[in-house]
Amino acid sequence: MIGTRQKELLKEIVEEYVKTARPVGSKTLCKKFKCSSATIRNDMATLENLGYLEKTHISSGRIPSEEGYRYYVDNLMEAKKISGEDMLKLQTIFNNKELELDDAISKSLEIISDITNYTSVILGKESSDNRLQKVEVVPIDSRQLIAIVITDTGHVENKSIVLEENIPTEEISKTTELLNKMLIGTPIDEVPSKLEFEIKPVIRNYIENYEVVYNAFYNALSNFTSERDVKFTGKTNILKQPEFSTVDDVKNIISKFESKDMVSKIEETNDEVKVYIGSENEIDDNVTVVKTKYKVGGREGSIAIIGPKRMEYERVVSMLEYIKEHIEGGKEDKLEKEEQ
Amino acid sequence: MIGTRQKELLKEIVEEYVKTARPVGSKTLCKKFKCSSATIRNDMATLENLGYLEKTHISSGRIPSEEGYRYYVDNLMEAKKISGEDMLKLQTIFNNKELELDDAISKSLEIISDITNYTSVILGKESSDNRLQKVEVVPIDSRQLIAIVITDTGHVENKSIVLEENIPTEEISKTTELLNKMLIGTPIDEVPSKLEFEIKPVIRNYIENYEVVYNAFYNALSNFTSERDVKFTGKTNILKQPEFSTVDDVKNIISKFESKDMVSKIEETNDEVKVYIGSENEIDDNVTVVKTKYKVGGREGSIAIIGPKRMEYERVVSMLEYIKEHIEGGKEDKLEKEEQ
DNA sequence: TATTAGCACTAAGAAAGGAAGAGTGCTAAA
DNA sequence: TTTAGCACTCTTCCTTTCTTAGTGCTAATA
Repeated sequence: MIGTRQKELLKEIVEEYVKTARPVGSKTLCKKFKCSSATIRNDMATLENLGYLEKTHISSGRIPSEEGYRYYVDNLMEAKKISGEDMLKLQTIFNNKELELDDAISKSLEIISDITNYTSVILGKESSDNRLQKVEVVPIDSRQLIAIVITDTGHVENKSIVLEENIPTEEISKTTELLNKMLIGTPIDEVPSKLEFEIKPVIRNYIENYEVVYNAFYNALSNFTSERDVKFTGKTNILKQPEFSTVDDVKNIISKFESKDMVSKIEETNDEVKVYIGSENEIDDNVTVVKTKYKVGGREGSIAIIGPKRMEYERVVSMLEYIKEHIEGGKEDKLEKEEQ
Repeated sequence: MIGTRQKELLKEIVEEYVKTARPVGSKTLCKKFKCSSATIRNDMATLENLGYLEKTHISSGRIPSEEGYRYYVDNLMEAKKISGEDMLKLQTIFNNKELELDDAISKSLEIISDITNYTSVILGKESSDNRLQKVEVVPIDSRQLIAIVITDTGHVENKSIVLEENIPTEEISKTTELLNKMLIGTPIDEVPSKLEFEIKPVIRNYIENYEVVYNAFYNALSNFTSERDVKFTGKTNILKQPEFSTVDDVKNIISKFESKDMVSKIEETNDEVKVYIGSENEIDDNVTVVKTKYKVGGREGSIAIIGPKRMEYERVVSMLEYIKEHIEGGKEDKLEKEEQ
């Protein structure tokens, strides 16, 4: 079992290492713990046996292992303890009620990236329970149409429709009218099934060449909402961290950032602020990812901060918690006010 | 003046250095020129005096200077000489008449990036002479509208409009109707002035609270087309080049790529394929940028290939020329066919 | 029993030296 | 104009040495 002083010691070592990026030696901690280096060394050895500390070589100081960081995050750090200075910076954003939600989120992540030198990512999309407000179809030429879909939160998306054969304009406008009649108010993720099971049977009776028309519209409307906004802030910040000191490290992490499945690895399903240290995340063993999900006012998505494992956990977690609370809480206040 | 053998020599040195990335020594070129290393050395010294060659240190072989590359590009390389293999790869794309223009361009740049290991960028936008086809306005709530603008080439853009005070629905739809009547067929870059000088005076007579409405619409419609598509292919490719062998080099070039004004530095105003070597380009002294402008079928923009100064100039220039010719020529053929 | 002093030991990192190799410039001869 | 020859220069790689910051272990101490 881990003793009280040992816990304190682990906490101190993590924080010291986070600050300096150098292995922590026993002497450094003497004053703090008012005991000799030998005592510290004994405790360090215990913590190493428990798997919380590592050495870079046989006679080096200690650095936290992945388990060490994990223990720190779970048991030692004081989350929710956002510093006054950090809070102040974020407050200026959330006090500005003019700001749109998306802008507020990106501005606050810009601040985090700026003051921490980590990389942050916002992954956003339309909430899947937003409802379809209007379908508009504009002809471009005899075979090409543009379908525009608008949701009740004001999100607009458009798709080009290519018809396999010429269809009279009236057929198109009849279909559009029908779609509007039957689809308005439908949550967008239910649109495909409603098309298939409710609209298709009806269209069949109204429209001459219904298969061509139906297929074209189905393709356009069912792939809606597949696109996601992704915004990186400070993509190169993480390169400033001393852990990326060799060319290969840098190339490696950059190519991970650029890779196609990066986006899917940012998504967070959990509702709290979660910390994924090293091998716990799918991006790279050398980084820590702090993520959370948000959902408010027709928008939902994930926010992630990516930094070295040697990360200022307390700071990042507490700032992310603060942001999450304020975008979800704060913006609901705002919506209520507007409704009055 | 530069003699014939010296030209040959410079050409050979550029090409050898491009291939190997190591300074070229006099011995290497003996067989090729059927003379002794001393002769080569004399000529090299001349070329160095003329500013076309450099040494990395006093007893090293020679590498081309920026002027050397420039001379090579202007006088020595055989452009238009695309290799059969490269041509074949590009042909498969341009023969595929199914492909949309944008896709054809990005596919061909993917190929270039793949086979050369350089980075390519496409900067595209709607042509400024495209014409407005339709304006649609959808209300979201009492104060918020979505304006959707469609051009004759099927490009759609939308902007949210926030009204400063409540405006009756009829006023909005009257305005929309008016806009459609007066703006259809207007080239999009003429929309702002037409709003100001033709629409504003008319609106004044029809609409109660015309200033609020006019301002809201003006903001929405005049900032249209400001957004540009940017697509990088192989952003990390250039890191594979041996010139980026130190961490600082890599970090430096990456941060240039990420910087905000990168996009503006890609734009090419010249109609030919142009080569910007080292300090000639604004991105970074250590890279060469090969750029060209294209304009076809409602789209226009620039294409750029970014690689080390030690670039396969002949290959890149000839491939880019081939692509430019084919997207502009080829797609016009296609358009004509479709019109028949 | 927990702490401490002392000491032998280890690895990293920086500095210095040396040898090999690739290439040059210059001189003088062909 | 070309070439052979030679002294010279730098880079690169390898080895050695020294310093330093740290360790583990043992034995003494509170």
